[in-house]
Amino acid sequence: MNLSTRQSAADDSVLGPIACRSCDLNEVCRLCGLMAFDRGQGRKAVGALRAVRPGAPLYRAGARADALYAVRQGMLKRVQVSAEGEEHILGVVLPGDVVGLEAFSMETYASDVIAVQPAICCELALPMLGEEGARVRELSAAIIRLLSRATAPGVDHARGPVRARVTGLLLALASRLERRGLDGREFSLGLSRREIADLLDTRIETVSRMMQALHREKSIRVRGNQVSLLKLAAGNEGPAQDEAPPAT
Amino acid sequence: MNLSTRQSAADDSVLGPIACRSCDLNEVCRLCGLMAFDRGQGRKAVGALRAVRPGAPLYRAGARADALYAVRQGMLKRVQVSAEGEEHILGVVLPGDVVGLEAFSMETYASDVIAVQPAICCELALPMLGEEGARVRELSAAIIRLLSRATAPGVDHARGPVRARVTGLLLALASRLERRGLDGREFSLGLSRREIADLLDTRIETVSRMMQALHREKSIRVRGNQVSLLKLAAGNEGPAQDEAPPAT
DNA sequence: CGTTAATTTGAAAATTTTCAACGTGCGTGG
DNA sequence: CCACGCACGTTGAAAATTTTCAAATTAACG
Repeated sequence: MNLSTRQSAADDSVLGPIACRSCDLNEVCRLCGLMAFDRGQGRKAVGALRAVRPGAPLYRAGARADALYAVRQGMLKRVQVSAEGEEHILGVVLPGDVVGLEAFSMETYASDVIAVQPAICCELALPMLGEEGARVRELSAAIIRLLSRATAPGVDHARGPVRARVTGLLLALASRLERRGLDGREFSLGLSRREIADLLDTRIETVSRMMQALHREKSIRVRGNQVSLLKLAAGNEGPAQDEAPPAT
Repeated sequence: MNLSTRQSAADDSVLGPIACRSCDLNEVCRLCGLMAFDRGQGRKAVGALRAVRPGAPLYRAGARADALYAVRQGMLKRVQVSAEGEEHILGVVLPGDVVGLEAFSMETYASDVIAVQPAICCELALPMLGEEGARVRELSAAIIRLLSRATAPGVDHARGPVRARVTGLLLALASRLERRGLDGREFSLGLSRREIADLLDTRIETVSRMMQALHREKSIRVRGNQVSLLKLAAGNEGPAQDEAPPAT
């Protein structure tokens, strides 16, 4: 089966695949002599491709951390499982994102990364990076740039009233998708209501109500996990509307 | 005046100085041939020392980013000024912390860093790092480790009811101070109520009330900006108290 | 000292959580 | 094939928390 198969137009359409060109790992990959998919979809020597099916982990917290992963297709979630067994969603991982950056400083991964859509990830083994680093002078610098960019505070940080946090999440996802050349106007949330609530530090019922409210006022369209952004903007004032202007 | 002057026992006692040994930048410094303060307080070739007085910036967002800074003494805040002129507190910078990591990937700094206590910072010029990097093989690896650690999500992320966010902040500060060999049981908040409220995504009045509540129930002691942690623990249940248990 | 900024406090309004119930979709087993 | 159980999402209404608005105190500073 062809990796570059176009996504179906159906509801469960999977994100990507994206072009290597728009991947955070691109520069590092190039310097390692790993290039793929860009011209004529002719694949050369890519590290390794990992297909991860929904619900399955790309890796788990505590597992030996010896590789980075760049997401080429699909969607995953980063999950922190606390000592008491409660799981917290740390964020969503989209095509072009790189996970496993802690591998450079820790023996083991710090969180689970689990697919929420069929995902395909490029694996970059650390030992290989080490070898190449000894050869290619520029490689260290590229890795340093990658990490330096990753230290920037994520846009996901929930702030303000729940309504703003929900719209903020949706707009952040849309923005991230478009940055990768994907469609940010319509996509699947991937996360369940429970997980969204956790991510936004609120309750499942509140998320549900807020999404329904946005739906009712036609800012978004919600059908299950699929959302379309209709007239959603950052400063969306919101619920100030007299729905029924009844002349008597 | 002697840099290793001990802090006075007064209210405004300044944090640190800490030992180079417990600084995040230590490994990088050593590989650059910069060592100071550790044995016999004999200072060798340190990059440069920057003294920053309260209210003054170590650097500003938009300024040319050509140096890292490690905090040796005092306390600073990272401040993001939005396009609309509203300022948001991103976090507190304590002795041993390193700021300016975005310098590796951006032309200019991404946020202001402003002292809230008299601070002394070690400056590490990027050009110098570049030169040394060409010589010392291990240096790149050390920088990569530094950055990789910095990608770990900060403990500061406010979650749950305000009470938990306040105690979480206090405990996080205490924990970070102790990690550096400083006193985590009593310290100055550095930030104003307004800034704390901003950091915790709540209102100034709510922060005030919560701190007073914690004070009243003797979990902490608050005197202005100085706080002492008395019996504050992570799972501090809190306000569930029937003040009057009448035995009728 | 007088004045201004920062913090605290009170009380009503608004938001969010909690508790409960209901509906739907889906897989299992009768 | 259909009933059942179950996870998930939605909805309603009361309780709790948080915000807002106002005012009183306190701290800071020239």
